[in-house]
Amino acid sequence: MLQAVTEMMEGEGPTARQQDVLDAVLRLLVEEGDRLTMTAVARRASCSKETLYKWFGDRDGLLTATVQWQASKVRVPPVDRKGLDLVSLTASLERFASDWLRVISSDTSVALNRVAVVHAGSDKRDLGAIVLERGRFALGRRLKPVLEAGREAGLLEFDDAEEAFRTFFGLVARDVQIRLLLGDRLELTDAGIDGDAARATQQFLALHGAKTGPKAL
Amino acid sequence: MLQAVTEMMEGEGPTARQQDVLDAVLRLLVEEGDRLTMTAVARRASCSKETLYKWFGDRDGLLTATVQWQASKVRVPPVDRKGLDLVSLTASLERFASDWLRVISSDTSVALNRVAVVHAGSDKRDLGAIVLERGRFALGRRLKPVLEAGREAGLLEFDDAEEAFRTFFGLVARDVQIRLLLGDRLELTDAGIDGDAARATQQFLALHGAKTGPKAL
DNA sequence: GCCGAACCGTAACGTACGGTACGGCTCTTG
DNA sequence: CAAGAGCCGTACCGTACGTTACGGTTCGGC
Repeated sequence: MLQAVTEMMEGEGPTARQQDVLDAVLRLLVEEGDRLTMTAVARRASCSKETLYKWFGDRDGLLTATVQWQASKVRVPPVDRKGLDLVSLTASLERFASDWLRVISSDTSVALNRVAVVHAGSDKRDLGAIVLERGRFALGRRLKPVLEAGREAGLLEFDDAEEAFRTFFGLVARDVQIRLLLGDRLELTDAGIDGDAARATQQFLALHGAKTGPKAL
Repeated sequence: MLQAVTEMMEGEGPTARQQDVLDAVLRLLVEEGDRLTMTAVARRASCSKETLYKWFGDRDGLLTATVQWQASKVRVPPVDRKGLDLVSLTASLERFASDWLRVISSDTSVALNRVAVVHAGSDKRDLGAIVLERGRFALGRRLKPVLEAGREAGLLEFDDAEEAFRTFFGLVARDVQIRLLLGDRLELTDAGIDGDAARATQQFLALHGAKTGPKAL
């Protein structure tokens, strides 16, 4: 088992065939939640259970690989910090907000967060840590430079970028994630998401926007 | 089974002995997460499995009764809407915020939310619905009259009380709940909670406080 | 064409756990 | 004190599922 786990742990990502398997797990996870069985995975992915164990070690390894696989799929366009004005800053923030809302309201994200939450409840805290790291914290790492650039440009005012980010996070996510995780039917239309993103951004600017206008102009 | 479930469903709450059992479940839930077994419950509560099934029907019934029992324990002092001024409104909001932060960061709440989340992932959506109803939505029902009273008194400005509440909710909770659910060690001291409550309240007032001062004075 | 490696499909194993049955103890009621 | 109800402790049953084992098939390299 141990030597099997390492087969995927280090080195490059999964092979094409392995990616197919992980995508099957993802789909099954959305349908079945965390009660998916290894047998069901093998059947859905048209592979043998022996192969699953050989590749991923055990059930936890399979789930971990799946979470990482999904996380690796979200590509992030870096934000250019040049020529920042209020318009482009607003656009960036709205973009972040709507992207984030779309992510956390997707079936895949909800399913993945569910298994990560239940996993975090047991001794195995891995999945929760990964989801947190690739979700909430990755977002913070991406957004904070934008906020700091906004401060540099005299558009924003705040002491602590982390705290400012958490405020933005709260204004964007509000009760959406917990409601979805708890099974609330929450229909988010594209228009609704864009509207929420705009509202959250305006609220954030109302709280942290510079009162004095741009510093250097 | 069906007739057994009804033994607790309707009528008054659980007996003293049953409350002891449910408290044992609560403690076990905090320690073990959702992998607690009926045998473990019986042992911890010093009762027989036969009794568990007689009282609660099945495992789900036991968990449901536990969630409801915990929910019934949070008593809510109603807020008086008389003589509302900015000071008392601020105090009320801070009170709500710190209470809520204390609730969602408690071991019990985290454990309960975890089982509700995993339950919401399966066909049984009951637990998730209950937690949502007794948590997020109950808070909204309690807070909205306060917000509306604040608007009546000319202290707050907003169009939709539900939207205003969700903003407040986001400012208070931010990333706390999802981080705790995903297993992040997040030490919240009493002082920190009070500080967060005050900050969230000030931010909310900055967004929705009346610009023109109290209406009638 | 032959060999070994990789993999598929399936059968088999072991175990953990939900749920049930039962013997014995205690306590109430008449 | 007798009878019965309620409950504890434990043994038991059935099943679902993680994990392993194995025979058969495909495929790349010699």
